[in-house]
Amino acid sequence: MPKVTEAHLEARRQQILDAAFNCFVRDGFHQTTMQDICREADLSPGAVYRYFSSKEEIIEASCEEGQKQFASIVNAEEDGDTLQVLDELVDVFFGMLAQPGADVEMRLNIQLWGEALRNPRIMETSLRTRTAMMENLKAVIDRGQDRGEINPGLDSQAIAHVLLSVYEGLLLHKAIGPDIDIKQYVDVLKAMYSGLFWQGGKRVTS
Amino acid sequence: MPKVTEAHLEARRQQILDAAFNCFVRDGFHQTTMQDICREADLSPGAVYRYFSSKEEIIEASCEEGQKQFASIVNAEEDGDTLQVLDELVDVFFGMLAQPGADVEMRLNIQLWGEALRNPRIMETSLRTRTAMMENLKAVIDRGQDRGEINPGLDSQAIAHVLLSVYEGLLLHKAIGPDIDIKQYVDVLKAMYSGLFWQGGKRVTS
Amino acid sequence: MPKVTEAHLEARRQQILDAAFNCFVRDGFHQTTMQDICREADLSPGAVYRYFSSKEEIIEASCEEGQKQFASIVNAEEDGDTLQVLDELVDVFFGMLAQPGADVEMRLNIQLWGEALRNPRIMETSLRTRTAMMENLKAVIDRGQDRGEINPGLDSQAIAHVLLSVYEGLLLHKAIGPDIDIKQYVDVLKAMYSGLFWQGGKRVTS
Amino acid sequence: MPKVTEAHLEARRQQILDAAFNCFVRDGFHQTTMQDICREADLSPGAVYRYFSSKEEIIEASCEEGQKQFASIVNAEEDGDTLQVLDELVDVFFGMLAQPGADVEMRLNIQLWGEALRNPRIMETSLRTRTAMMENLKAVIDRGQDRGEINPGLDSQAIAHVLLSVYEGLLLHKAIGPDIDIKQYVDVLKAMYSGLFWQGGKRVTS
DNA sequence: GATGAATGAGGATTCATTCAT
DNA sequence: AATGAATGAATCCTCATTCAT
Repeated sequence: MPKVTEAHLEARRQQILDAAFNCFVRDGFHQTTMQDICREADLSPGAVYRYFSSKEEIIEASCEEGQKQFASIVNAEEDGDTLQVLDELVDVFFGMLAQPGADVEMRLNIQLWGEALRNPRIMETSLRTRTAMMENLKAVIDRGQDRGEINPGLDSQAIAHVLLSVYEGLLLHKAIGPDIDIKQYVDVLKAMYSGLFWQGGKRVTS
Repeated sequence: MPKVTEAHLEARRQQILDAAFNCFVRDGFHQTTMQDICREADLSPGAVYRYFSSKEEIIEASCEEGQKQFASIVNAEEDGDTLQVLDELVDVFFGMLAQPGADVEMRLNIQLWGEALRNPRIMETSLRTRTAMMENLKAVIDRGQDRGEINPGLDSQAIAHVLLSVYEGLLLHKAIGPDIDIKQYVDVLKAMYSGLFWQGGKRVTS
Repeated sequence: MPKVTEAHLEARRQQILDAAFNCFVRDGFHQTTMQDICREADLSPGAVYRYFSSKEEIIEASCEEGQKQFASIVNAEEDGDTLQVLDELVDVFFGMLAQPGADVEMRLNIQLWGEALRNPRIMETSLRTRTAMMENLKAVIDRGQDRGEINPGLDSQAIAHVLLSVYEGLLLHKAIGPDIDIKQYVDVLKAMYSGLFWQGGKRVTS
Repeated sequence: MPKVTEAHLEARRQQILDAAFNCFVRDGFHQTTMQDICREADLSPGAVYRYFSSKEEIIEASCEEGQKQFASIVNAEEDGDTLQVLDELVDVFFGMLAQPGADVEMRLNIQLWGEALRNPRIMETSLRTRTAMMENLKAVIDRGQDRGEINPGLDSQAIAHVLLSVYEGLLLHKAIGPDIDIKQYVDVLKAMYSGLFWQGGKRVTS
């Protein structure tokens, strides 16, 4: 009874996803062949197709994986003023981009964007993740506006949008552009969103 | 005797590029077949191969085209204070995104990013365009800092980076995300970079 | 200690054959996969391969099964006149085709014919069955000729051939053609072989 | 302008069909690979797929071809008594089976039957051909009954059915069985359908 | 005896590219 | 210059069969 454990099955699945991830990051979704994935996973085609019913499915699963990290948005602390909360969020998120190994995730994300344009399923995943982040950010902004810290004349949703854009824009620049000093980038960003606060500008850049 | 004028050749080339552009926007670089392009261009494969020696070459040329518009950065006016200059730049650029037909360009750009990751030639084109924009922006910032308008403690290059990121981030959101009100987005952005100016915050949002 | 009884083994074998039969009838020999058979038999591939060493072998066994019924040719009674004997044979055989459930056997038979064309083993099985029937029929005819009932100028082997052809032709028509009224068909057939008898034609159709 | 002639295109199509026909007769529809067909046709896969969009389509076209000959049913002469007309029909049709080269058509037909069981398109083709023959035969029988030559107590449709069955049964026997003397077979058949006529039996076998 | 995960050769089909006309 | 038929390597996927457990 070689009834393989559930854990083993899951491990195999992950093994394939990891292999695929590597291939996708290196060659792109459509330059990667199933043989590439098999080779990287050290598995036969038949074995791979036991866990995924098509290459498309692997791409989708890989995209979902690639977005997991972003979904793990830190639940902002209740207390502390909004500027502090934002600073913490920014430090955490932009810090992630600076970590070694982050670039592969970034590369996958960039490809994912292109894929989302014509794969509704990936589009949906992408939207869901992005929406979740937006809502968290917006909640922080809304609180700041309620407390009278942030200019209430600005649309909180739009603020969240801009902040997320900056993040994804940097992600793109990091992956595609030349070396970037994230520290300085973050300093600028912080100075910028100070402009949203009533007494913005009085902060000294660290 | 040059049977066919130079202009004719160029026109044919453009005809192919236009067709390819449409296909790429619709289906992506690697989902598009040469047959698709031929059909769209109403030309035979043989004809297409007379003007481009490979599909790769068409992709590269299409990417170059797709970036042309961005390269046409407005040469900022010398006079006027820096805040004004930035506002104008922002209005022009973000206004472009709001124009009808802008979405196809956006879609191509997003795909282009993914392609740049593994095609050095496209990467180079992309970098060149981005660098040109960066330098123009940086020049504006530098002048603002020289004039004492902008906080000199912030790295001008980093500021340019953030501004460009916001732009590309929005481009992504427009193409991939739900409907966005660019007007509100721009308001926020303007409020934010006010934070970079010494008397930032005193501006009233329009 | 024979853990498993001979009967059990035979039962398993039959279980597989039954499953295969169903699959073959539904999808044809070559459209049916081993997995299909395993699923239908509710057995694992390993188990199936314990009883049959290849798919080919299952096909052959299934064909043999499918012909068993035909091999069970009624041993014609000695007494009674030949016309009576033939009528009985015809009633029995053509009656089988009218029974519910006969169509699956028919479908298998038709496929079997195609398979016989390139599988010598199946060809042999098929021939053996057909030959056995032919010989029984021929014996009846021969007796009829000896008794002076049937025109001796006709080749008894050829008569048997025609009768068998009619049977297999009807089998084909039943399976592939539109609904057929077997009763009327049999009436015609009986009227026809009356033509072989010296006083053929004087019989009234029932 | 290598605008190839229409005739050339049709010739290519036929070339592929001929090759496929040979393969199918030799190995069966599903044992034959596209590579087999390509090799036999001396064409590349790409070329073959220019004329047929799938293997399935080739099978269907081949089946249609295989039935063409049967569709060419002789239009029975108006005059002459019915027995004569039938005799002529029988001579023509059964004569076809005796011709050299007839066996490949027969082999294809037998496979076609199996295929029709699960391919509705082939089933339809097969039915149409068979129906056409049936109608022609039935018309002859009907006339015979109107003239009082044939026993009106028998269903003319059923008579046609039996005659067609005999034909297809013999076709099967020729292809699958041992050598058959068609001459003797036809003699028997003629003697048999004499039984349908009022004065059946008075004919002397030739 | 049984399981079912794994194998890997093989199959249908596609598509960038060529070249005779 | 242009055509489009032809090429054939490469791709995704299947499935008969094996074997460690």
